[in-house]
Amino acid sequence: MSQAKSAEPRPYHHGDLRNALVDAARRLLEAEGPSALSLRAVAREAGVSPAAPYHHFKDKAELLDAVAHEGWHTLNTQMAQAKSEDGGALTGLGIAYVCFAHENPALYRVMYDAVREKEALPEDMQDNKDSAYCLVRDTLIEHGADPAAETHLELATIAAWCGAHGLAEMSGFKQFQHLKDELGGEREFLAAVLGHMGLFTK
Amino acid sequence: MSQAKSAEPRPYHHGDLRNALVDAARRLLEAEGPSALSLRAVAREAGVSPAAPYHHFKDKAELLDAVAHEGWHTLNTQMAQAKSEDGGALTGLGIAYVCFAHENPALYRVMYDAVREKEALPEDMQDNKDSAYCLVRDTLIEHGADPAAETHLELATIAAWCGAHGLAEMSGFKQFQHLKDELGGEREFLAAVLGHMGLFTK
DNA sequence: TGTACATCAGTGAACGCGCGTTCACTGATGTAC
DNA sequence: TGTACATCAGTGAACGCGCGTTCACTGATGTAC
Repeated sequence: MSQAKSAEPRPYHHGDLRNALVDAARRLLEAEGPSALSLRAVAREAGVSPAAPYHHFKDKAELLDAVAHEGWHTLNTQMAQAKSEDGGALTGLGIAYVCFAHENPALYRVMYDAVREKEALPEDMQDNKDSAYCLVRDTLIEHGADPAAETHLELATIAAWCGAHGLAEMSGFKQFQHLKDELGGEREFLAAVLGHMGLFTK
Repeated sequence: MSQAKSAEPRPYHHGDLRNALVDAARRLLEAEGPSALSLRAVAREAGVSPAAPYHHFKDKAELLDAVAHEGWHTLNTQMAQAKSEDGGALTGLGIAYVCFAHENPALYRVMYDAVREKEALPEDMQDNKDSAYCLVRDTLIEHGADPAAETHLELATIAAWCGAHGLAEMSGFKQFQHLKDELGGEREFLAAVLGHMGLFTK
């Protein structure tokens, strides 16, 4: 959580402070939660004065945007990987989505806080071929959806996304523990809930 | 947003400050958003000194809990009403849920912030016969689910809740506007997305 | 019915805190000649 | 190759702010006799 300061005494010019700040923010986020993510704390974690970030970000919001952006990028990557490892079933993608949220709970919140504020999906979700959104849409097509029925396809993709997001936010609830026990594990529970959404059953 | 202070000059003892504080919090919340919801601001809005709330709540968290609690109660009420007005289709309940979230966005966030922190559904959701949760479960039974298959029933209820929550958080996104136009309105869009979740189709 | 007194529910001033941001500055780097 | 100078990317101190909470207090209320 705190920087190795005694080691190499870091030259006056950092070299890559922008990225170092985003990394520091992520470290802080997972160690202390979203409420600990102040500009000053990030600078502190990166071992730099509170004014230094202003040479790389207009203000705090711009730093948070950069953190969120990296989060979406990581999510895209992880889901693409899940797809390739898993034979490409939609349920596998849903589980990968939920797992990302569980492994990076604070980051996931920052990502959605940004999204909620803008009232929009992150930048290029619908255009970028490699985005999680397009991955889901493509998967629906592979499993039989008509690629020409654009409205239908978009609605289905949204439905899947909504279900996965809801599950990501709720699957950790205490009240559901007995179901995980009964079904034999976390993944089985997730698959079962997704299964009940219809959409996800192959 | 601010209190009528010049009118009746309020007696020294308020009489029902606890409720007045919760109301003030809700007013503030919808007027200024969740980030404006400080203990001091709530006291200010209620026309009372910053120390006064401490006679009614242990600390800020306890006040927020009370606000969230009222939110869940309102949600329960509104969904029960939707059920009685609507013939009781599951889709109608889903839409009512989303509408509540849209009409009270800041309150909805406070409700979920509390829930996330506790990692649990609100207090009596699963036990209280009149809760939204039980309403959804009962509706599933009415539409053919086997009341004896408890696990199945619970999974389906969770799935429905996840879908509705996801939709509540996302249906306002700019990117979906064209779908609302195309389908003829907000409600039609919501119904269509819910429909794609399988579960909700009657 | 009147009075003494305990309790309740307010006040307002103060505490220490961490925050986002700005400022004048300075050390390091890169470029033109 | 050396030097003058502009630019870049840091520093550290300071700003004003609103926050949650505590404190000694006081006005109002209710109860026992």
